Amino acid sequence: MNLRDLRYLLAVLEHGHFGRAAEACGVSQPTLSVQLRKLEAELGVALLERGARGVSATAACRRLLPHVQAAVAEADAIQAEARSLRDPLSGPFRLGIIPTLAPYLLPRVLAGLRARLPNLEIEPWEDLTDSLLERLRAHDLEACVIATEPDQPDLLSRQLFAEPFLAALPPAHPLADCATVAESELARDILVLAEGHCLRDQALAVCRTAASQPMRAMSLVTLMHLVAAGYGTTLIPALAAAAAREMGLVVRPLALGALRTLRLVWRVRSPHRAAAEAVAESIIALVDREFATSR
Amino acid sequence: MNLRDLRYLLAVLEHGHFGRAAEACGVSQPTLSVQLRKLEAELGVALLERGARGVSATAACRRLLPHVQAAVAEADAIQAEARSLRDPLSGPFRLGIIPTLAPYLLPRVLAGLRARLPNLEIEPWEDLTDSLLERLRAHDLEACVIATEPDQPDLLSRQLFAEPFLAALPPAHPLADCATVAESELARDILVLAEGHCLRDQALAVCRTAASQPMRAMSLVTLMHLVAAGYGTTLIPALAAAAAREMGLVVRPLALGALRTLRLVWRVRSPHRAAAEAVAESIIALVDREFATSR
DNA sequence: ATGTCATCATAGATTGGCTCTATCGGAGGG
DNA sequence: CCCTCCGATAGAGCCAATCTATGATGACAT
Repeated sequence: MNLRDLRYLLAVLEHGHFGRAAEACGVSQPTLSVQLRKLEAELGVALLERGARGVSATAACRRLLPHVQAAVAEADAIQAEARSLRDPLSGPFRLGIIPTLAPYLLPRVLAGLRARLPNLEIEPWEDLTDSLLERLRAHDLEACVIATEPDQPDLLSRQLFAEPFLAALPPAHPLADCATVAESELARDILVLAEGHCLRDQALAVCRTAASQPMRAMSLVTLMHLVAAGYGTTLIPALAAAAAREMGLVVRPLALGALRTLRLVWRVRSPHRAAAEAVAESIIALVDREFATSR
Repeated sequence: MNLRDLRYLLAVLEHGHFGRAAEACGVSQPTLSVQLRKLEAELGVALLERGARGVSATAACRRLLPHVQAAVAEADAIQAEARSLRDPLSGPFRLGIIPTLAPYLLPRVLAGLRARLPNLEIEPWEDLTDSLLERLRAHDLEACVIATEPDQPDLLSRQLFAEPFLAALPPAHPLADCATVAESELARDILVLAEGHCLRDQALAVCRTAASQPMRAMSLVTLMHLVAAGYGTTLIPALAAAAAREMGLVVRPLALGALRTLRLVWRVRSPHRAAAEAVAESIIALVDREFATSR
């Protein structure tokens, strides 16, 4: 069976006339005669009642008609949808982002991304680095933003910006009065995120210490609440500084100015690389220059 | 655009592999390569991401997929409907049956069904009620026999026969000497099937008790073996009585005579409704009247 | 009645595209 | 670094859709 023949059938039913239907289809009248006879033979059912004065549908044809129309309509829908997807910078784009970045980066860039890439439907997906890379390789994400450098050869990445780490302290903390905080001082009572967060490893590396606290904070917000409640100090990425200050924390630069580098990662042969690169460029352009050293 | 190419696309997506998809379609691998490249060119959209280890759908493809599936499904519906218009009582007929009924009902009726409906190619499919109904609605089955009443408005059903429940006991059991077994007595050490079997729920309801045993019996045969080995008693449907006796069990009627009602279920607008009704009539006529109260 | 018109069916030639076999090229894995 | 797997490409062959030209049939009018 062929979509073309189904269209022929619909045309003949619509016009009630082989000749005019053929004209509407842009083919000759014998073509319709032959093809529709073949269709009837293939289905084993008479579809058309050929009268001397025009053509009408048989009862069987009326029974099939809804499916015929639906099939043709779906085919048309495929073409219509494809037309709107033809632009490489359009269509759904599932973007993974690590949890220590997502809530602070997305509000700053989402509106701008929509403005710059109006046909790209960005669907953010928040998860830990390993899960993101797994999903990326399983084609469940088109790209993701992470703070480490993926060394898999099937992935490409583009540096977005560098984000300094800052010390977050309770106001009453002795270090709160210093203009900058020494990493070794911060290490004394630092609280870090649960395993799996790259920020955990990076914070411990910056402070050259190991985790000791018994708690298991799954989000930066939790961690900052703990600090605000006086349970210790922590190290936050710069984009989270505003949120930390709003929670009453004191935020100070680190003495040695450690930072993390955010990258956009995608599959090396992804058909969405053009969109990924456009997303990367847009994010670079949109992120506040206050702290960010782009590229 | 061509329905055939859409089927090729679905096959490649399903198998994730051009070679195997080609085999499934009955064509050569280059055919799929060429045709799908053409389809992509025609739509102006990359549909497949060809990796070294298999093929997957692009985001655009995922967007188009529902329409592709719908178009192919409608084409199949046309053929199915045409076939049923040609001869409603012919063609493949996938018949789902619950596991507590299939091995006892099928031997009694299959030959008779073939004799009464020689052009209907009945393909039995055994599964739990929920899976059967799911498959029925997904057009993977034409009808199914279950022991509960489906309340979905897109399904129709026809009562087949009522099947009494019977107590199955080890010969040495105290209740084995009674002419009838009281449900409350049976409840004391009743063994029931695993979750998902409607017979499990019905047995527990009949005995007004809750399951307590640690074992997880996936078939009536297993259950009867356990009873034969003296682990307890159980409740079986009447058609399984002969099998139970052959395993050395004692079978007794229940005091209150509980029973289950078997029904044939099909989709309300199925092109196979005539065949389904003929199957129902035939089963009713064929089932042994010994215990069955046919409508 | 019979010619005429309208309409669909048929015949034979042509063309285009689908499919095949054979082979290439590239990417991973050992 | 070689080997294997898998998709892409090339070129030939064949089938089917289409065209033009013509036939067949029934309605209608004179």
